[in-house]
Amino acid sequence: MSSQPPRSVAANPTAPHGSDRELRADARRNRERVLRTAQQLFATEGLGVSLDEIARRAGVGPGTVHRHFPTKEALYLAVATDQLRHLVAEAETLAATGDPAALFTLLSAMMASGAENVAVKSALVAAEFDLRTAAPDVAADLTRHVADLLERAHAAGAVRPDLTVDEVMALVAGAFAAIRHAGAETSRERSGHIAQLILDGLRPRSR
Amino acid sequence: MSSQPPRSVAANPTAPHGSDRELRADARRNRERVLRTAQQLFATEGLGVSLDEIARRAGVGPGTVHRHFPTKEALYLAVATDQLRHLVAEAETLAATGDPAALFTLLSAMMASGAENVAVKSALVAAEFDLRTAAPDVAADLTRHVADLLERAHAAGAVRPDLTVDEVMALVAGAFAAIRHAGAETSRERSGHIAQLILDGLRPRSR
Amino acid sequence: MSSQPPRSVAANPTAPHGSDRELRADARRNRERVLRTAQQLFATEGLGVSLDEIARRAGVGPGTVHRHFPTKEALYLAVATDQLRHLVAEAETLAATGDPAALFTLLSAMMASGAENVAVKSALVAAEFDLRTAAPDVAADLTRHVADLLERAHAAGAVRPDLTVDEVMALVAGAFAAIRHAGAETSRERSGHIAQLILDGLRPRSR
Amino acid sequence: MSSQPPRSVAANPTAPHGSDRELRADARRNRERVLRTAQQLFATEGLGVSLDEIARRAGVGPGTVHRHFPTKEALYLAVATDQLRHLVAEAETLAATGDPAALFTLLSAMMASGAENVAVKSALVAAEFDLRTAAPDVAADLTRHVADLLERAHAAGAVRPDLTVDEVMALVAGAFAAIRHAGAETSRERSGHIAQLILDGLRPRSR
DNA sequence: AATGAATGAGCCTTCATTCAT
DNA sequence: CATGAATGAAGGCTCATTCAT
Repeated sequence: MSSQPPRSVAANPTAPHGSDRELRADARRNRERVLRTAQQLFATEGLGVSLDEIARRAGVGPGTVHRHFPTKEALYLAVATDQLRHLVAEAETLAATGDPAALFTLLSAMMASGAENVAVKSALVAAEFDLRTAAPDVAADLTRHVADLLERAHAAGAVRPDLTVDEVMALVAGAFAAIRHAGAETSRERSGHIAQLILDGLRPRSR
Repeated sequence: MSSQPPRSVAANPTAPHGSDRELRADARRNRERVLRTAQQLFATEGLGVSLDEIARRAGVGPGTVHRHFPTKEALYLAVATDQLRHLVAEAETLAATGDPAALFTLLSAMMASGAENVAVKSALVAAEFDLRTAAPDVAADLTRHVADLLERAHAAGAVRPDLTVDEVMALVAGAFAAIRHAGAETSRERSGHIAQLILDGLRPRSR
Repeated sequence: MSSQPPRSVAANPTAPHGSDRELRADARRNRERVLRTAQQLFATEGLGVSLDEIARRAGVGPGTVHRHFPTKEALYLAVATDQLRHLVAEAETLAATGDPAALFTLLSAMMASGAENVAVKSALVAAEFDLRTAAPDVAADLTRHVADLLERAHAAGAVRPDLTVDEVMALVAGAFAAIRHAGAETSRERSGHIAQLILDGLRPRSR
Repeated sequence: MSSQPPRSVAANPTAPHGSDRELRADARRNRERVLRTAQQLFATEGLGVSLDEIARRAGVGPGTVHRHFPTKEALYLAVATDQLRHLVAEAETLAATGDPAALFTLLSAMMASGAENVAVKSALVAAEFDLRTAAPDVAADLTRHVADLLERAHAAGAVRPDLTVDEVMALVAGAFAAIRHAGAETSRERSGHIAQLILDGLRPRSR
């Protein structure tokens, strides 16, 4: 109703004067801060962390968390979809290249991102729960892109003929778990190796 | 091996004096009942189930649960190690055969058991947390057996030369996650296929 | 409709300088709007409604509510006294008529207004709490007027000789409760009957 | 339902040995304590009191309150129905006398009890909310008894011919409010007078 | 040894109030 | 002066754990 952006009296709201742009950006900043903190804590401590803890670590009051994410699930969801969106973006870029091996590139990226960026890890681990039902659009987007790439790879004979999208997605989840299991302290190199082992399983049984 | 003197294989576990009274016996029975119930509930509902719920479903009072498992973590641990012990036993059997492909047989069994027996699933998912630190003996037992089999497989050229025990263990965890991700309703066949994909990645790159 | 276009009715209500700017006028309007909204919500939802809800429904920000009514109790008080003032006005009018039955007319009006105007209902129900201590002047005004009318009625023998002002006031409150108890959906006619029953109790025991 | 007195294995549960009866009566005692405390606090402070406060004043932990009354509403309901039951009992007794004026006796008793026993006051004030929908049986019981007495009074010409049960009930609620409005400190005598005023309104308009 | 009532810390959430813009 | 974000103190409720019976 009266919720329109202020658009107060005078000029453009995005650049009031030359230097400071602290408009209502403080809200945005807090939201971001909470999101990031939650990402980290979910990743390192599991979904069990209390919202109060998140608030404390983010340097805001519990109420602020609530304003932005009215429910714990909402926060968790926001974290997860945020992560997924990055992957979707990457998938889109790769799809544009037309490379038949793009599937592997994407999967590598996904696994690697999962290995390095703990947040993605947690996001997808959590995803087992209900991401597909809770944020169907984003999840479906990702699946669709992977499906495209898989089809292309199939056409080029770059993957085993028996290999479905669902399996690919499942294996990505598996890769996360495997990498995670290997230990948080695992070097990038070792993580890469594990990913490689899984990816190799997707290749056509040579001869 | 583990904690209590379980009064293992040999003699009769339940006959203190001639006419076996229900004295220690029902205690044992209760413990077993709680353990089994916990296994199921952990598997189907996650680690979030309350001890009261477990007690209720097991048909005992909350206090009884506590007598046997003084802490929730203790219960969870008992469930997990119980599962692991089965795998260790299987590993021992397989090791005795001397088959170079025994590694694959074991891994298949592990993954399959994870796929079918929800309890194992949860046990090992949970294992990501701290099983290796909490019950180092059993976990180490299993790892050692796998290491043996891996070595033998290496010697026979049945696996990629670059493949460490830790990676194998990680991949098992990954397989669980992948199978789980594919959905609880997934058919045994599909689960098997996913496991196959992962196992294939362990084979030597042909030629 | 909503927020901005103040530019009140016709002339200048406060006219500081010649050309009346939109300065005090919209503040007045906002205050009024909040007051009215609060009246309604208190009546329909009870005193439990949150200030944010009131603000939202009034089309203003929470801060605005606070500027006008620094405390929730202040708002509630404002609502209540506002209602009372109407009754006081009516009492004054009636007092001027000199009619010995004016007391009954006033009481009927009070009860009827309570029955129809949910806002008054809530105001006086709430009044049980602390209106007499919180806004003593207005409450005292009303009481004084009622006392006058009562005295006149006594003189004319129109009411039981034993009947004090406090009792009359209490019975009005009782009538509200009774009518309310009978149900919000109660017809005006039935409400009137209940009021009648109570008023009849005030008449002298006929012979 | 399962609310029968324990009636455990052996003998009478109320007097195990001569003196102390501390059986599992501690639960019963706690329940009672909470109920009584809630009654008092609801009456004096309103329904707004926090469960923690009630627990504290009852000398138990918050969890204990919850065990007995899983919800705040459940507690409030228990308090209210408890009060109503007393009135129902009294109504039954009076109905047995066959006195045509029994209606007045009962109403007097109800109003008086409301005046003295703050708990009843609060119970019936609260009753405006949803007692009739929340505990329909008890409320209906009371209404039925009142209806019986009213019918009898009608037959005897002891009340105005136009007077329905609903009105009677509404007026009782009104009487509570009136008495309460007159002030908590009001003497029994004055309370009685107010009740009398209302009751007199129910009598047939003489001639 | 089992029971189940009691405990109490902690969780998620709400909301009156304050404050930067 | 209005706005709406932030605050932070409760509130109701849960549950692992302890303790009297």
